[in-house]
Amino acid sequence: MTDTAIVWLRRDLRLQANPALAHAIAHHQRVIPVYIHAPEEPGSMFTGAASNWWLHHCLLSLSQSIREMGSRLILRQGTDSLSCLQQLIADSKASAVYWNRLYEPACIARDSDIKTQLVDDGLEVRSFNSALMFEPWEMTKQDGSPYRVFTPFWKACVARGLPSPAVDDVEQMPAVSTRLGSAKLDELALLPELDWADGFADHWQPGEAGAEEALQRFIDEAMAEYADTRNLPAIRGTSALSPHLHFGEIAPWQVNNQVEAALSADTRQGAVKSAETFVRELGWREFANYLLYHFPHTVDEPMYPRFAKFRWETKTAVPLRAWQQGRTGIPIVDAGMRELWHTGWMHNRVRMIVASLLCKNLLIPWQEGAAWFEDTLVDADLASNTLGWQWTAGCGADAAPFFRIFNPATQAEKFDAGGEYIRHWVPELASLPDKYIARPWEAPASVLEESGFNPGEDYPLPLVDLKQSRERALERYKQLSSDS
DNA sequence: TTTTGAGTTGTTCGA
DNA sequence: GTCGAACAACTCAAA
Repeated sequence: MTDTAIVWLRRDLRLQANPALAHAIAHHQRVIPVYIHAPEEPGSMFTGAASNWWLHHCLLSLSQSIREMGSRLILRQGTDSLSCLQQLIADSKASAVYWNRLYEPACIARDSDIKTQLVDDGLEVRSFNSALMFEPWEMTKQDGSPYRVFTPFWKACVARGLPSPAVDDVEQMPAVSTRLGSAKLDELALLPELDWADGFADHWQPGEAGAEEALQRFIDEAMAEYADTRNLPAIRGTSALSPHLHFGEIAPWQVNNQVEAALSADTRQGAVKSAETFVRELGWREFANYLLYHFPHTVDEPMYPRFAKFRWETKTAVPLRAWQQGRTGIPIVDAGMRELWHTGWMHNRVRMIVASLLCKNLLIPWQEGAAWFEDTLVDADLASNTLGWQWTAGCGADAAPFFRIFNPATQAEKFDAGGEYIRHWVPELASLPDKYIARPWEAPASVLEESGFNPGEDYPLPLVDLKQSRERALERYKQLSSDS
């Protein structure tokens, strides 16, 4: 037996407030932080192209921080995490393996297998909570079954009290032997082959320091007005913490703690309500993980089985492609899809609008939209993505009633009144006056001429008629209830 | 056990 | 232009 512990890092890519890491440092002389690249393995962190870009830069940042602490991040790659861990255990003579828990079905299955095997091998294995304020199994209804409605779930969480766990900060890490082998980050080939993601760096700073900066910016500049501005996509009214939270660069309780601390010194009008609204969004993140844990089938099937019979369109290749490329001819939708392509992110309000168009106006299965988001979002998160898409499609927990079909033109006029967001992402529309920028198909000839805009040439004609497709969707949903 | 009221994010129509 | 009602049906938590 030696006194060496391995800390298997996954979506907890931070040094501060990291329970597994803090435990290892507190109880062992030698600590080996490792990231394992097993792209073929179910539950792997090698997923969408945008996420992989983020992961690359996050690992880069983390390995620099670990170096500053006097240690070294070990990278290993292989077909599966277990064999990589076993090899590392053999190489390092480690006696303990620690990690922070994940809650996706594939990760739970993998991790529990690994735990069983390593315990059999005679190692001490412990997992910790680094990602959630409430473990999914902690919160149940009075009858012991899981919540399926957000508000009572969140009320129960708040009643219990949002946690503020004390986790030791890392001041210094013991050195890792230079003989211990590590892959080079570039060998993991996380960056896309095309230079498509190059622009991401203008928008994002992956890593622990970037997460802290994003939170500070939000608290200083946006939080007090959050309740009013969070729906305006032209404004940086949201925190944009989602990718940082996804990769565990910051813990949700750290976010909550800092918001509360800032609030106690904040006398601005509406600050309390805004902070509450914001923290409630952290609650939605908890709820998404909670639902995925209790209802793992929701990853690709509707939460409620009666929706399995819903009659989606089958010939979807052409409209799906137009949607993905931001060429639907519906300005706010195209703006959102282009923002996604260029930055790896989309404003939440716009996510709802583009999703509603796909599921309801185009009648394309929500799974198609979820897959595209998984591939293109830097904050792609199976739990949040699943909840969001099922909510939009009307087949999930606390779902939108089926008659609630967004009108993308009305939404744009309401939340992008000056057309600033549309003009930024769809510059070919920029010359149109505000009145028609969200619905160029209604612009009279005189306006078209004056602005020099040629519908169908400069910009696609709308892919669907909003009114007709709305009625068609309502009809389909009606069929669903009359059939059963 | 039964009842009651509520449920993230809307749209349209007609007065 | 503003406002309220209608748009379905169902689940679910709690009284």
